[in-house]
Amino acid sequence: MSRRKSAPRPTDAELSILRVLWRCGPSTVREVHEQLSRERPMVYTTVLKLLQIMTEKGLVTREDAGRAHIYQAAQSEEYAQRTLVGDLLDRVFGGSAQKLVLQALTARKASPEELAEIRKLLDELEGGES
Amino acid sequence: MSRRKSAPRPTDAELSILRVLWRCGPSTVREVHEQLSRERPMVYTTVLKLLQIMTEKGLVTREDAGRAHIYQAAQSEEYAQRTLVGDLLDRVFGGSAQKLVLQALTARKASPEELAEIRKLLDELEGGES
DNA sequence: TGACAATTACGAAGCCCTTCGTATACAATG
DNA sequence: CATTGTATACGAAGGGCTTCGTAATTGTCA
Repeated sequence: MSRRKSAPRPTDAELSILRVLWRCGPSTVREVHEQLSRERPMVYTTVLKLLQIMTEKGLVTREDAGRAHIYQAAQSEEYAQRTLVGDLLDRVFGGSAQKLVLQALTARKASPEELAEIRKLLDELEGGES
Repeated sequence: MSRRKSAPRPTDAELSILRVLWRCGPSTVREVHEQLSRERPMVYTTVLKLLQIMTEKGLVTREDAGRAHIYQAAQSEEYAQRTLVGDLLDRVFGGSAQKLVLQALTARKASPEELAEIRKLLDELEGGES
């Protein structure tokens, strides 16, 4: 049966691979390795092994393409971001989105343009509220 | 010399202990264990071991009080929250606070009161901008 | 003092993550 | 067919996290 629950939280190494896949789209192991080596030196077979494990976990999917395999992220970047931020919300902020936003904006100064964007988002959220 | 760098990112189990210390203030192992057992069953000596390791890591400090030890979180809840949210910001959102806030508010609906609070924070941030 | 209760200290097992070396498969080429 | 280059598959080592059992320590009380 082996029914698979929702994909588990990715580890740091897995996340660095997912970032490459989100940025570059479906890629071979070699392509991922080349991109990754620029920021995080890693032997080819290590990337391969990680991708194999991530396939088992359901974090990526793979497709045969002749001799090689082509991997792609199983979830969109936005969906994964929502999951991870929701995780942090529960584990660290007791579910309070307000506190999280407050600490996020305190930790990193956002540009006036970004603040304006956030304000626009607030308008939409309040407007959509019944 | 053993100069200690900044305390490392706490693991999940460590975080659950920190939450107790933040909520209850300085506590003995027994007190932490009692609080913790309500949400996450854990044997007494496991809590003790974790606290000993967390002491080495610099996540908590301890003080002798007669027979027992009294532990307390080394960092304030707010400081730890800022560190962790900054971490997520870098690892998952490419440093964009805007995207993080957007996904946070999408992942969890905030109440109108909370949205108003966030709006107030935005006002302060823009006002303080030179 | 001796026995009991509570506490800390310590060691080891089991699991996962990460890394890498080596083996294997397979197509292209001479 | 043999060789070479490029893939994937696999196993194992090393380290960290979590768990728990057991030993050692210390205070209390009869």
